[in-house]
Amino acid sequence: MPSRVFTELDEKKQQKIIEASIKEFGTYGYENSSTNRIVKECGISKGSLFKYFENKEDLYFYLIDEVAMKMSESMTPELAKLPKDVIERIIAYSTLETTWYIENPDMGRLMIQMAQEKGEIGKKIAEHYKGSSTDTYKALMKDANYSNLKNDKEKVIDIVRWLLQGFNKDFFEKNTKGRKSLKKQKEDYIAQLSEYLDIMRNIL
Amino acid sequence: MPSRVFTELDEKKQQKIIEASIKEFGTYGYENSSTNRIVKECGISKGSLFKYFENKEDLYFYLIDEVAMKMSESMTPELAKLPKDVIERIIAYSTLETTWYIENPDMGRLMIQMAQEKGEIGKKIAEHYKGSSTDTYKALMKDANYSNLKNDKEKVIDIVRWLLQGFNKDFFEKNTKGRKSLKKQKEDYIAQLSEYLDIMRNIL
DNA sequence: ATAAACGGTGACCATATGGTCATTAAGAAA
DNA sequence: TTTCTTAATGACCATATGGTCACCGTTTAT
Repeated sequence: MPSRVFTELDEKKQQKIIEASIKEFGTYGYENSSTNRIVKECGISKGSLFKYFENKEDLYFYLIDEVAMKMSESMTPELAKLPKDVIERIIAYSTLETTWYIENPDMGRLMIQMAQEKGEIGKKIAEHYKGSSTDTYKALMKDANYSNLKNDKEKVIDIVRWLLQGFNKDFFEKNTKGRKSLKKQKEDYIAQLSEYLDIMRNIL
Repeated sequence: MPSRVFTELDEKKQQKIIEASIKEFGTYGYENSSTNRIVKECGISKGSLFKYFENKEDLYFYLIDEVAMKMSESMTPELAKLPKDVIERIIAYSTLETTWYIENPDMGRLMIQMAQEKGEIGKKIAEHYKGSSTDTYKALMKDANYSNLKNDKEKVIDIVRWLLQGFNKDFFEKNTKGRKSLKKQKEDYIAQLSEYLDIMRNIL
């Protein structure tokens, strides 16, 4: 365990460390991120960082837990308002998630990077999230209404999932350069996505 | 330039080096691949490797060019047989590509890893492929017939593209463990994919 | 005033990286 | 056999990594 408790530090300091770390991991991914760069960026010593956190991995999981919590805090109140129909529910949930990424770019990048991690850390992330994020999603989908589906349930859901994944990927790639306001970005996202969704809704 | 010409080496030796390098880059990606591990694996000295290739990057691009060429060699004869209808053409081309990956797992992994490279090397790859792979694809799509499309051309194409991407990703994730024969894998791939495609074809 | 406890530090460690180059070994030419 | 040419080698380089720990200034207790 860490020899010093991170959460008892001065809040400004905590924030500086968290911010710098999120940017580092969000930019370079887990393996290529450097603890040296992190301490340089947030102005603390190497020794301190490793008194607050056991090791790089410990810091990483603290961060993603922190981000997941903040995300959950802002999304939970919205969950009740989601439509019941499976497809619409998945779409609305994904939109909620993505607009949160747009509004919180640094944390969003971290989450996107996280989802793409491979190798040892990728397995550990999957393991770590077995009992939290996935459960939220499963709970959400249990309340869904599947009756409107003509075709094979899972397959249509897969197709919509892939549509959302692909659209998001392309959208973020196009959107990295442009320096539009957050509101404009969100509007663009919803407008462009719904054009695709309108086409998809014709199958159902 | 390299001080010794790689292609003039004993062919067995060339093959050993290429094989080891493809496995390394395909497993770890560009940044996390190690030239030390490569030379250890293929049994040559560090000095030799860097006489055959200017640097790590030079080796990497030699490999992907080599793989792209082999792929092109085996796919080109099939291109003429592709259906004319845009959607069916994209599907058939993608299937061709993916079944080649299944038949050539190591090279396939390299290509998949390559497509996911980010950062500096990601940009260089994009730059490198501006004039080759993309051109093949564009040439292919110019001969396509777009008349059967009811909805907005590009959007439907995007949806199909994303379907293929998503299906491939999920398929390869599920398929990494199982040790089925290549023929069985190909059959499975085509069978499972066509179930999704049948659903999609209903929109058109 | 003195001692003890605490917290932060950065030089330092072992290890690994991509890359170099003087040395060696082998073959060809004399 | 002796010289010259060539190719392969691995010790070595500068740099970077994640991680440690003896040290020291500051605060608190005595």
